[in-house]
Amino acid sequence: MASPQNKFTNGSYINDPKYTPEQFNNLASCVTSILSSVDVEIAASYQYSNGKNKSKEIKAFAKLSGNNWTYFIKTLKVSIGRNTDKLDPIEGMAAIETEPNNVTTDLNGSNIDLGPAKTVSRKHGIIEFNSETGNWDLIITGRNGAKLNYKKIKTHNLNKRISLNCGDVIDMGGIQMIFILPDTVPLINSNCLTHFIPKLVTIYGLNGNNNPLMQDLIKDSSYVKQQMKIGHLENIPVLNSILLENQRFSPIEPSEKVSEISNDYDNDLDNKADETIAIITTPTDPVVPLSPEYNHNTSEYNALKRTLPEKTGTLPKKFQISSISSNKQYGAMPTKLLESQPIDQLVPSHMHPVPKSKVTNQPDFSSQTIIPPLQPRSESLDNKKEIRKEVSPSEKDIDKSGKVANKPPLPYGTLIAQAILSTETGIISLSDIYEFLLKKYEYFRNTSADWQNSVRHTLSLNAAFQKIPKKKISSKGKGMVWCIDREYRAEFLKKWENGYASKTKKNAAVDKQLLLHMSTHKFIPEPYDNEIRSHEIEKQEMSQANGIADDVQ
DNA sequence: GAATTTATAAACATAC
DNA sequence: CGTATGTTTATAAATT
Repeated sequence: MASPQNKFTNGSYINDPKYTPEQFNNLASCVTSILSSVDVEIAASYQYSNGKNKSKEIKAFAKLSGNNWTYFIKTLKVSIGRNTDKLDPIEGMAAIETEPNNVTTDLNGSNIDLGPAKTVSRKHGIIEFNSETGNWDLIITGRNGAKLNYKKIKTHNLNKRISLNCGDVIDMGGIQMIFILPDTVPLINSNCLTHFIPKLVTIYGLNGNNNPLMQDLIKDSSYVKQQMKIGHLENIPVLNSILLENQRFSPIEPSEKVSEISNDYDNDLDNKADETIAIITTPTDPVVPLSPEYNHNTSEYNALKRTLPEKTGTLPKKFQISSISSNKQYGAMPTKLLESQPIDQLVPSHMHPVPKSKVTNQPDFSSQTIIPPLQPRSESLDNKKEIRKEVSPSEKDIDKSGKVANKPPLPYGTLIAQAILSTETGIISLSDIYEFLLKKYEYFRNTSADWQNSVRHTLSLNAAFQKIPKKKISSKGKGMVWCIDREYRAEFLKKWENGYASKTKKNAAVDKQLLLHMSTHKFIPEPYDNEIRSHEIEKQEMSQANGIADDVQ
């Protein structure tokens, strides 16, 4: 995934390459620690308490963090609300306690219980992956409404999909949660920053947890400017202790409207997140506000620093970039995401995942592989304002209500894999691939057949695809038929088992579709029966034994 | 900034 | 011959 900083097109801070992804992540972590909640302990904060997150690395599509809890999204749909089945909060908690943290999985997606907060509806909202857009959407269903980045969601938008961006802050009944995608630089909405700056200053000090980005945000904030003007800055340390105690229940209201902290964000980033698979590192240390003393590299602070898995060395650089351990310079916030990988977005019908964790022996879900949704390749660029890099011609014809469908922002390898995996057998003919694509994507219907040349080209070039004679299969017609290469499949599964499938760099196009398929189906069809196997052998021996007059059914 | 992937175009090759 | 399938080679653009 590209370095995030290049993808932000808005706002002076996010545009400034001098800020690193770690700094943005650290900011998000700090923000997470100051999110407000309600004055009763909610189930989620018990169930998904940061203190329970023992594993160092967790793979998930995304995560939703509250003040002191973190829910790893491992299903394509998560409902959020108050679980009234557990009338007795204590009892409910007890029941949940026996489950490994965050491993909730059921066919319909999991649920985040914000009860017993009465301000939360039973079915307050849903966070669901949108296969059409490749983004995660928030759908508010509760009558009590909700806020997104401190802005109340208008009633006419209730029950509608609202695209979420990494770093968005959701508020349901006074419980704030931040949505984070792996391998995506989180951007805190400017409107939110206005509210958070005072608290951040209070908790992390004027030096912003030693994070240059936060320091600048603080320095430029109208809040600090105003405080300085009235000579209140020196009181900040004092306010600290007071606010530290209350911050959880009473968010500080920004003294005024904000400033130029950053401009509209609406546009933000998106592109930033390419597809991703995520491996989210769990905070070994709870995402709890650190006291001011921890702002510096004190020994205690250092002790809190999480250690990266030993595999770090082999992890792709992205991993290192976003890992916390790399933040030696500033504070120690927890939580961070590591690595990520692409996954694909459109997965047709089977969007009902159940990522049963792949498992891993770790009792407490440390590593399970999941798949992350993908984000449109460069399509998202279109709505970004200054997208300087002219979109490639192929994406030019963006429809935008114009009716002209866009070219799906997915590589051909992914599209073909989709076609293959759309079958029961994992075997498909070229013509059926065409058919699949024509049916699924309007774009292909409205354009010349040049894309078919590309499909064929990809098939013969990409090692992930294997051609086998139809005859070997009980398929009518002549010619060949395509499937996922047996060896490729085996290697992919091996990676999956080891939790590295999501880290694949080569042939990410096919892998992301396989990953998605695994998460939703738990297996990849294996069309290699003895006959086919024998065919492969024949192929090898074929050299001398003249062609095997295949077909001719 | 280099290496790798992808996308496109197109010439060829083969089977039917 | 013509069409559908595949393979290859080139080249440019996008991504990692």
